[in-house]
Parts: sequence; C-alpha cells; structure tokens
Amino acid sequence: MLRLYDTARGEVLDLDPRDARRLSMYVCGPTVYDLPHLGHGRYTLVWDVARRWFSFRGLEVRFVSNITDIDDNIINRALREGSSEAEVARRFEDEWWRAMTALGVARPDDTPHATQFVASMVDLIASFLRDDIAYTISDGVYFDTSRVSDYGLLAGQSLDSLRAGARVEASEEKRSPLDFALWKFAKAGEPSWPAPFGDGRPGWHTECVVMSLGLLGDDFDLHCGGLDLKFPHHENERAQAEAAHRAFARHWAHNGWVMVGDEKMSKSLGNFTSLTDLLAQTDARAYRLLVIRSHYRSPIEVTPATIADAERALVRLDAFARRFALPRLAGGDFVRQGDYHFSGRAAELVETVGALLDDDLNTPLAVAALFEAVSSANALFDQEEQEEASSLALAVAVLFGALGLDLVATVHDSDDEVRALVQARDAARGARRWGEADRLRDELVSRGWIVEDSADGTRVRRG
RNA sequence: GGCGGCGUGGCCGAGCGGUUAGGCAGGGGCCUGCAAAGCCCCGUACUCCGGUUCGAAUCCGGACGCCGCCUCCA
Repeated sequence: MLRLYDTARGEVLDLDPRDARRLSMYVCGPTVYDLPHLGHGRYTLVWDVARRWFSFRGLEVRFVSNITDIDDNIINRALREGSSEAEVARRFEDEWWRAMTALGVARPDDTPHATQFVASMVDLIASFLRDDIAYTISDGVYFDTSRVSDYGLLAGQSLDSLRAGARVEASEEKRSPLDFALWKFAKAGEPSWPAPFGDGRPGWHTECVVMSLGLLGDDFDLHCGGLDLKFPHHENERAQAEAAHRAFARHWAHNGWVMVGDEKMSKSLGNFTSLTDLLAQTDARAYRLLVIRSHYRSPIEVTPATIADAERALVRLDAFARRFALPRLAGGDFVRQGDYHFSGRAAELVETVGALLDDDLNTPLAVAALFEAVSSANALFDQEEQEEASSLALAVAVLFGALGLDLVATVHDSDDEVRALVQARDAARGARRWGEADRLRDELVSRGWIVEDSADGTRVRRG
C-alpha cells in the first residue's frame, strides 16, 4: 500500500485513490515570468519521482500541472521590456520546458494554461457573487473567507488566529485581510477578459481550482506543490471548492524548500540560482541524485559543494553501469515493475527498496539501500559470482531508473587511431613490455582518455 | 502574537528507545607489473541542562540558537 504524508490531516496515510487502479495528480506549476530557479527544480524533481514511482508500482497516473501565463509579474515584465504579456509568457515557458527536459522531468499528461480557462473561472466567480460568497470592491471581486467554516485547515490554524496574525493591512474595503482577489478589474493597457461583473483578469487562486477539477474531476486524488503554497494558495483553492460544494483533493502533499545558507531560497529574497545556470555547468543527474538523497519534506542545501558531492557519487554509479553494461532506463516510457522478474538478491532488493518508497517516499533510505547493493554486486563480481552479481546490478539500474535516474555506461566512441594505441598497449602488456605499455597509456591520457585495465584488456573512456 | 519545523561525525544526509544508515572526502590494507576501477577495514557523532528508563540522538521538562508560514513565492 502506498502511503504519503497528508498535509490536511497531519500524518502519513494510505493514498487511497478514487479508483484503485488510477491516480489523478495535480501539481501547481510555474508562473512564467522569469527563468526557473533551483526551487522549481526541486519540486518538479520530487513530484516527477513520485509520479514515476507510483507508475512503477502499477498505477495508471494522470499527471496535470499548469502554466500560469497571466499575472502581475508577467504584466510588469512586459511593461518593463516593452513587449506583450503573451510574448513574455511564451518566452519563459520555452525556457521552462528546456530546463525540464534537461532535468529529465517527464512532461505532464496535461499542461493547462490559465488563459485558456478564463471562461470557466468567470462562471465560478459569478456563482460566488450570486451566493454572496464573493463581493465586489473598487479594484476587483473578493472571496469572503468567513463563508468557509473550516478555512485554515491546511494552515493548521483557525480563521481568527490567522486574522490576528495578518501582516498585511486590510484595505479599507476588504472585509477581512484574509479575503483574496478572485478577479482584478482591468487597468488601462492591461490584458483583460470580459465578465458580467466587470472586465478584468483572474486572480491566481482561482485558476488551479478550475483546472484541477475541470481536468481531473471532483474528488481527485492528490494535490501537490511546494510548502510555500500550502497557505494561502492551496487554502484558497480549497476554500473555493468548498464554497462551490465540490469535493476537492483527497490528499495534499507538499515538498520542503531549497535553502541557501540558513535562508529559504525565494524570489523575494533574491537569493536564487537559476536552474538554467546550474544545468549549464553540471550533469543534471547530480541535482536529481541530490534531491532524492534527502527526504522530500526536508529542506535541502544546494551549494556547489553538495552538487559536486553528488557528481562524484554519480561517477561511481556510472563506473558500476560500465562494469555490468547496464541499460539506460529513465529516458523513455516509465519503468514498470511488472516488466521485470527478479529472483534472489535482486528480488530482495526490489522488495526492500519498494517498501521504503511506498512509505512516504523514503528516497534517502532507498538510495542508501541501492548504494549498498552496488557494493554487494561489485563484491559478488570480484568473487566470480557473475550471474548473481549481474542480476543484482540490473535491479539497481531498474530501481534507479524507476526514480528517473539513469546510470550511464556509455563509453565514447574512439577513433581508429585510439583503437590502434589500445591494441598496441595490449600487445605490449601481453609481452610484458611494461615501459612501452606505460608510454602508450600516457599517450592515451594526454589525448583526454581515462585508461582502465580489465579482464578484456585496455578500456578507454572520456573523463 | 498564532502555527509549524530544525540543531547529528570534516561536509552532505538518514534514523526517532537497544543493532554499522548511506554518500562524498580522508587513512590503512587486498587485488594489480604499475596505475585506474573494485573489494575489505577505520572515524565512534547526535546544541546544552535536568528527568523517565536496565538502556535515549530517539520519550518528557526546561534553556539556548536558527528557520519558515500567517503578504507575492515551488
């Protein structure tokens, strides 16, 4: 049974999908007004891993993640650059998918854009106005949070205590500082959509309710996002669903953030590193490994040192892949357990790692178990237990593949000249002419090859 | 003010009552003509002060330090 911490109920609970064979999953996506940063990288990796794992276990997952392509930040950027909102959104959405591809994050099954759902949002807002759950003030239409009896559920606080701590000044017109904008009336030069209550554009919290319920249906299974969305964004989504009498997410899951020193990485603090920069200088797999080495709910530290640490661990995994000629599995269709039949130690490993991941995605312990298996398989290989070693090694590759991490055995093609040097060295070694053999190795090294001996003779690869 | 979280060996990062987490780095050994890769062994850590317990990093109380949310944020 798959278990996952549920933010609303505050404990690890069975996932319990609406339909036993399927899982509907919604992840709040990016607002495309700037380059993606490491925080975006983490949440996409975390939920990509979850999606892959659930699929590995046999669930048919429908994964929806939106693109917010209209909001204040986009408008401001367009204004600053003298371009249009659509142009800004398009440009940064392209950057987004480029980064996702580089990270190996699988495309969602649906990627709804806010601007495509405005009509449905208008309908919802109109119904709130009709039911007196929303009210109009000079700059827009607001949701009356006092109309939802359990407002504050996700925050773990009552409406009163939230109100008492509100740091934002209540505008004179808002009934409560917690009330949030459903609709912002158009200002001159801003994009707007027609609405019976006044032309304008949707507030951020409305799109996700409309799109998640619209695509996944009432009572969908799992709603995910970064911890900072828990309140107020997800709370406000919930409040709207409640007010509309529609069953919302059965399960809420939130990932911890990326830290810089002792501070959360965030746009407002300006202490962020763009994903684009990171990917330009490191193997993207290192970030995935770094992410799965800690628990998804814990904060993680992403620094040049921790990235380098993960890269070195990757070197070892790739050497392992080379030794056992392991296949790359993460790139195409998701890895599915049903496609493999393991026995012996390999089967035990799948069992162990499976139990860990089923229990609130305990990737750090799973990774630890996988590294232990790497050592075991190597040891078995050294003891000439080839079959047992190979089957265990394949299980390691399958499980890493199930988490979206490829082990790369690829040895770059060498040209004729290099092959000749390799052959000459093997001949020299065979004749015990060590001096010549070493000279040939130096020659290969000077051409940028890493030289390793094996039972089959000299092996070269690119460093 | 309310709510939540954290403080672990050189670094990263698990554990949440008794057993080696794991990785990276470092040291020693084996293997190897040498090197690389691989294997084996090694660090004996849990902010502090009390308490509960046969036994606590793990539970309870207190102290100190730090972080987050209650405003846009993944």
